Amino acid sequence: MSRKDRGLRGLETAAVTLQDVSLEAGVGASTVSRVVRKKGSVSPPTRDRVMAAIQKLGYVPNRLAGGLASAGSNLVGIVIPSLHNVVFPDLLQGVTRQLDQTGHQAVIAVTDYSKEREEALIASMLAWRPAALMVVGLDHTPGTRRMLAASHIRIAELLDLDGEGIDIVIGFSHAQAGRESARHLLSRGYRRIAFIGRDFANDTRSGKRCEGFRSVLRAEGLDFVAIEQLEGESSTEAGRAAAGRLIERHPSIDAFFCSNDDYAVGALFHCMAKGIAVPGRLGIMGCNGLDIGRSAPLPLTTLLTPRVEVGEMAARLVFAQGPAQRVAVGFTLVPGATA
Amino acid sequence: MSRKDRGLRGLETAAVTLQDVSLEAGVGASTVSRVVRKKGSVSPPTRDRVMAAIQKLGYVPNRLAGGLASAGSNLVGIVIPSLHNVVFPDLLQGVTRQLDQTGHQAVIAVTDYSKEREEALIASMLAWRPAALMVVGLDHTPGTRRMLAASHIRIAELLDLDGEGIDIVIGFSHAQAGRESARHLLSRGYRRIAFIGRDFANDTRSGKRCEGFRSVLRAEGLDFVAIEQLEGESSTEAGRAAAGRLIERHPSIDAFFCSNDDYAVGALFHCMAKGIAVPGRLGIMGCNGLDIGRSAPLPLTTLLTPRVEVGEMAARLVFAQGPAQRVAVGFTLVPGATA
DNA sequence: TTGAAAGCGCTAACAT
DNA sequence: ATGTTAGCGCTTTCAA
Repeated sequence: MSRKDRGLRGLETAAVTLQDVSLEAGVGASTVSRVVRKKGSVSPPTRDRVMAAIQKLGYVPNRLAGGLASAGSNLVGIVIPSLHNVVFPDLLQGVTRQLDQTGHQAVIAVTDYSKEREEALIASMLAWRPAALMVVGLDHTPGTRRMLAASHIRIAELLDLDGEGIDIVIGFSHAQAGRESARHLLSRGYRRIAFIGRDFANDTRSGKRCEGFRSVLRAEGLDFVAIEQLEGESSTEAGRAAAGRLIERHPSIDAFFCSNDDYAVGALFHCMAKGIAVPGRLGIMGCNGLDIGRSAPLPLTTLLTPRVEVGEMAARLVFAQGPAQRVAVGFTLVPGATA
Repeated sequence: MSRKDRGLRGLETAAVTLQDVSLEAGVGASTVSRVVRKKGSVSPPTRDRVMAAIQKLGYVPNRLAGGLASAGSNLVGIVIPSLHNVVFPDLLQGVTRQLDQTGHQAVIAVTDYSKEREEALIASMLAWRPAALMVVGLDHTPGTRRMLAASHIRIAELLDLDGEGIDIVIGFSHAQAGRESARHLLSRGYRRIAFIGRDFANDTRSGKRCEGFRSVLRAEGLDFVAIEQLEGESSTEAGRAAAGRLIERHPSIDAFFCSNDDYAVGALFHCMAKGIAVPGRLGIMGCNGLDIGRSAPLPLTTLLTPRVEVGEMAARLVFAQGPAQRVAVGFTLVPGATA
């Protein structure tokens, strides 16, 4: 028996340890460790014996022990608001694609747009001593900011630029996105515009786009005809319903500015079903250029945001040496056929 | 100095340990441990002193150490093929909602539909000694099956029922789903049907639905007019393009059976744009009832699958005592307006 | 190139 | 109710 407490019966199949492998291979523990981590020099014959023992025993290294001993893990935490908005899967794809290159592993947590849940999840991630942590946006509870600042690991805050960051910030200005959207709709002659978006309390970036848009309207002596804040996961169904409600309450509306493409496609579906002419009678503009918007019967006018690239860049920068920094990425207004 | 090697300068801010807290609070280490884990009894005054010390020092427990000492973590691994198909975010939502109740934390990994990547990811997860592991489907590499069987933790295989499982299996038969879809389309009078789905090599469940459908066709002396296997993330755009190609090559096609709603909506968009009458000239049927299908101008005929529920059930069953088991969940054919 | 030994920070008996 | 003492399985000097 290789471990004292393994008992007399071969039945007690406790996990195979590095110790077991070293005994089987007739080498020291550190040699096995070197082989497993491909670090330090090991003679080819020794390596072969160790590999054979690993195979034979079906050894799986215990990273809890490894991380503890080496004071760190290959984990990278990434905390996002939702998985039901393609923006975030896209972001994750960029992150993991890049992380794979460096042998890191992403650990994903979802806040459901709750700042309190975000704080709890980040505390929980930090307990795993990740190599770096990524979060979405710049707006956090004071407790979250304190934890992140005190964590002694690289922190990347993604997809926003309106506010103070803690360490690395990669994103664009949602206020500016809102302003450009406003200028586009105004230039197309729309004047009685309504906003459809997530509730600002939880989705602050939605609120920033709304405010940016509004500032341009006000400069023209205008304002939103209505602002509809939706709770729950964004969806075409919710957008469709909201569009219906708004048109009923404010028949004079001549355009919708939607805080994402799901809502915008929903609004478009409402108009198609009701026979409302788009973009003639009513203009629709989305944000975050989703696949669905591009292939809709009427391609959606929207704002294309580079979230895969933001993810990749984040995964690169958190492991680059260097001071805190802000990286501004661009976005593109894509004129479709709906506004 | 609480730790020998902390050095002379207060600058060396190594992470605060439980030891530090116990010294600060003037109690033993295990007392702090009890307070942190809310386990065992601690007198209110002592608890307060410890809490104060934790606050003051900004202590974050190290779970690497905790897990190592207690031989196990509160992590639950969950390995899914993709995040770009709403089915999987839905599944995750069910899982995490339930896991939250029990203080467990989901660790998500994405295979991009590659069985080899799945094997590598599972090996990597197992190294973290998760409390349980969930995977999608029943088709894995021999290496994966071996690892899972040898892991000594509960394994749940989700969203499939056609094949042998390792431990817990929760899902429905994709072959049956295909057969019911076929009977529906045939009952509506469609005879020249084409299949649009992901490539079977990677998405075996797509293949099973196709084969199930086909078996019914053959019983009627029919077969698919064409089978289009798409690679890459499923999307409306891909579905739209595929529909266009198929109609061009096989003008006699009178219906599409799509392996998911994204493709089906894409096909619908193609028809709307080209003025092809749906469901008169062409029928369209999807699978996996997405939001987008319900709110489309023409509600999609589709198969509704209970993936949130499967996720919840999985998170419950992996922590229930009991033998291996198979749970069959139902699915519902939702007749929309497209077939 | 290899091995021995000392922890990493915590939990889990076991005392008290 | 609280403290003491062994480890958990690995990595990492440091010798050999």
